[in-house]
Amino acid sequence: MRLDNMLLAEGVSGPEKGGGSAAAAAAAAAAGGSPTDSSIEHSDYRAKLAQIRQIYHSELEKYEQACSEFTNHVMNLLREQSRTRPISPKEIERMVAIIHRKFSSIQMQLKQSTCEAVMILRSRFLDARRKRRNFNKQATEVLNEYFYSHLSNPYPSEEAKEELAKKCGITVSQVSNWFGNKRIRYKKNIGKFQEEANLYAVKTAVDAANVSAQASQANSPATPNSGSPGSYSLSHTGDTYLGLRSLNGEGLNITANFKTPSSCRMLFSSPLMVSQANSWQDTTNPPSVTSPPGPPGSVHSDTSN
DNA sequence: GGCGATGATTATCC
DNA sequence: GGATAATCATCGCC
Repeated sequence: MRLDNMLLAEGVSGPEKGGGSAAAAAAAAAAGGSPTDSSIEHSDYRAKLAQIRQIYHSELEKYEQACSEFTNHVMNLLREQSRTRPISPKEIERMVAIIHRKFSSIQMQLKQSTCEAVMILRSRFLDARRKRRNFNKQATEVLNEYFYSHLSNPYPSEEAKEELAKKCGITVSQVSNWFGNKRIRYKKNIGKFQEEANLYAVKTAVDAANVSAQASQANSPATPNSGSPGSYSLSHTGDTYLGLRSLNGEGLNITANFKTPSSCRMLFSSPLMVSQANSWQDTTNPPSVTSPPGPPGSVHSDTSN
């Protein structure tokens, strides 16, 4: 019964309605691929399913034919035998039932192997979900910029995700995946991401500095130090902006000093980034940003010297 | 071909 | 339901 239901659901048995196109469509939707890709896979899936369906029906027909032929044959034999010995209708019925049982068990095997074939086809089709393309450089940059400028809380809201998805030309769930992966990988190996973090921090800081310069030219004394982030766009309201403020507060000239990754490392070996990383959800030990293996509080002992 | 990077999936937790 | 962690599978560089 379950086999019957499954074959029906997959569009193998029952009336033909596009050969399980609903299942294929669902799988294609889950795949999240481009419309062209999914339609190619979709038609491929349908073609193979149609093939299975055809084989199933032709085999089923053969079995049914064989069953009725064999039943007739046995009936004839019984009729012939009835000349020599009395055969009750009940005995005939019993024989027919036995034959039908045998054939239905064969049919069951057919259904089972058809189901297996469909499952294999389906799993192969669904495996296409794992096919992936790397995001383009611009998309990765946008995501990284957001991530590093919100390092203290890299959990974009739904709206932010939608915005990022739009900017990057990817789906919201891809954005979620990306942030999920990024958070984990960053947390696992902060040392490795340090340089990248600094680069993006610098990038954002420089952008912010430019914006601020423009703003101060246009408006007068409204600098970031004034404590009024209102003039910054969303992408500059994050932690890097705070970093810029603190750096400015110490009288550092950002644009002059951020020339090489190592100098970036020096400048950002500040409590700022540690606090950023530490303030994530307390599920794991907070990572020490600038000197990963070091004890807590040793973050200033950068290392390269 | 090996290997690291990376996007996607799955199990599990809260 | 969203986040994490582990894992898978593919990409892309060498």
